[in-house]
Amino acid sequence: MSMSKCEQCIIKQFNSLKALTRDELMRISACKTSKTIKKGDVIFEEGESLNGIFCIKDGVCKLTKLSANGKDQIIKLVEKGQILGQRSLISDERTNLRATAINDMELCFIPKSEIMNDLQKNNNFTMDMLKDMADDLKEADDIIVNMAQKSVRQRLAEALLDINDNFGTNPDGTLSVLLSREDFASIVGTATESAIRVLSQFKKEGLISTKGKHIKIEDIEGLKRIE
Amino acid sequence: MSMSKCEQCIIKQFNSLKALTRDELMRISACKTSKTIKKGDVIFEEGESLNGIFCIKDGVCKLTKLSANGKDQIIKLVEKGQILGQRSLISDERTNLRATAINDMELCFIPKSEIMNDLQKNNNFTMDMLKDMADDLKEADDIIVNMAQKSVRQRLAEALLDINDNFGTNPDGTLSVLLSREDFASIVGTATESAIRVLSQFKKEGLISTKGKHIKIEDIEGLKRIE
DNA sequence: TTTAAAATATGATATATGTCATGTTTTTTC
DNA sequence: GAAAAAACATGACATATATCATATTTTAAA
Repeated sequence: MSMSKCEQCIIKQFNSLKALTRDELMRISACKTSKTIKKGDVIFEEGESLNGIFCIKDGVCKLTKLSANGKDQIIKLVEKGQILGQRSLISDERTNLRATAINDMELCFIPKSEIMNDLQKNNNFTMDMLKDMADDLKEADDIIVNMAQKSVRQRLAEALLDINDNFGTNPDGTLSVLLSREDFASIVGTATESAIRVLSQFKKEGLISTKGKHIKIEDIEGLKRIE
Repeated sequence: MSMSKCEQCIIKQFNSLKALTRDELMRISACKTSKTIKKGDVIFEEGESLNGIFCIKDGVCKLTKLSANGKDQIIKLVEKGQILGQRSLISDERTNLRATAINDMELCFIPKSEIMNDLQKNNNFTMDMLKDMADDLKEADDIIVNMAQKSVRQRLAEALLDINDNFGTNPDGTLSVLLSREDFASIVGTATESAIRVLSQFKKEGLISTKGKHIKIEDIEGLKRIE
């Protein structure tokens, strides 16, 4: 149980919770629980019945879905400031995705009853949630088109650029989100060996450099030019 | 301009508009406009700025997105009872998809100001919209996984089953939504020739039969078994 | 009806990607 | 720091799908 208060938490600025009143935040603060998740740990399983939502205080996780052939597909990377589990809460369904920590994380868990109550009473909060969901849907549409129409090479180049844009880099210029080659394969929807091959190719072409699994983008324009 | 009244329209049962009060529906009825759209006509273009939403009174349309390589990707088929354009209205953005009539359609156009006003004031309406959006998002997640992990053959079999389930059949057993081979290719994200080849193969295997472009599913279980 | 245009069909071939095998490097564990 | 495990890398080959060419059939237009 954390001592920190939601109404003072900077994180809330970045998600729908910002639409809540001071009173509502204080009520949430009183019933929330904090938890630490280690890299690789599962936050919730696909098909699990969630009793609330998670607000990510620190760290990054991946949302994956198991396909019929047994491979995990990464649908989205979610980072500090964003919330998890809202879709299943709103639809009152079991989760359709699994959430797994990419690095060590700090989460706050807010019980369903509290969120549903706020959604019922605070229309600004509902509208904010709706806007976020609309954004997610638009993003999903883009992913569908990319999956359907672009080559693995193009998708991987875009994935690198996306991660660079959305999560930034370490002081040494390497991508701050550290993903395995298997993760990259799972983002672009290809075999791990294919992802490895394409990354090796990018390296040969001077578009990226690698030290171990750390990747540094060396030529942003070059990656953008891959069509 | 149509004489029919929203508050008496059966269509509203099937979408978020059912959450509106009688008063709200009467106000909408007073400012809505009806229009007829011919098969093949574009309802709105990708990147267009919409001034309201469309409620589909009759007919089916496709939502497509143009990919970098110049091919259209069908993201979703939308039918009688559903609404169009809500995503861009809520995000206050230009549309990210084009809507094209698959057959002759009847639409009601409801101005933005009216919808935004109702969203502001009627929380049930907002919640309903949110639930619909959450459902759409879940569906999109499934499509992403299918695109990434399944073969053209599997995706096409699923597309046929989906259309059968969601839109039903004519008295003679053929699928009631009449799509060109190019449309099928655009749904599963493949070349038109590939879609044609797979459909021919299904025909040889006795899974479907065709008369012209009319397709009849002959063996539902067989199609489901394609893995 | 005749003609033109569009859609469907199919073959031949090229290409991208998947799969399996195997070796090397990196990371983890004791 | 050594041993074990995991991740990465790359070759060889199989397979799915795209592309191009060219019929054939269906639909639309004159």
